[in-house]
Amino acid sequence: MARRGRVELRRIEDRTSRQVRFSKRRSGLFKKAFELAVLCDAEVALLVFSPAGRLYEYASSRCA
Amino acid sequence: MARRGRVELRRIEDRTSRQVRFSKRRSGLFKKAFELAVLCDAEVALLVFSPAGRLYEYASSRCA
DNA sequence: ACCTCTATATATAAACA
DNA sequence: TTGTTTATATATAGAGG
Repeated sequence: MARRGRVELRRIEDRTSRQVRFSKRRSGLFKKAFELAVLCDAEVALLVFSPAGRLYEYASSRCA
Repeated sequence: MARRGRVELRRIEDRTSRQVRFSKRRSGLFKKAFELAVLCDAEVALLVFSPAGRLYEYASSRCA
């Protein structure tokens, strides 16, 4: 089977694979953003638009 | 020695450790943001303020 | 502040349920 | 599509330079 875990750094051509990758990596990215804010007392804002145009966002809030 | 690689999800009390952690995790986060944009054809904006108030930013740009 | 090392933890690609 | 599995890749904590 194909080697797992590794990826070339370029646009994923297959639409379905790209959508699946997007969902998984988006989750990971938001988690990392949250951890950076909490662990390091930083303020973080993250905006992501999917290729389909859907918006996902996160903002740490010290003042809320 | 203490166990490596693991971390509790709360503010790091030691100032120096927190700054070191911040630098490392900030690098990782920006890399992940870039990869998401490239691999998945997404638009990503990321803003981070360090505890010292310094700004770090990234924005993918499909239209630039 | 910034590097290297490396053990360990975490993320994740592909397959499949 | 949404989740699980599992092999592999990547991130990173802590120590040291």
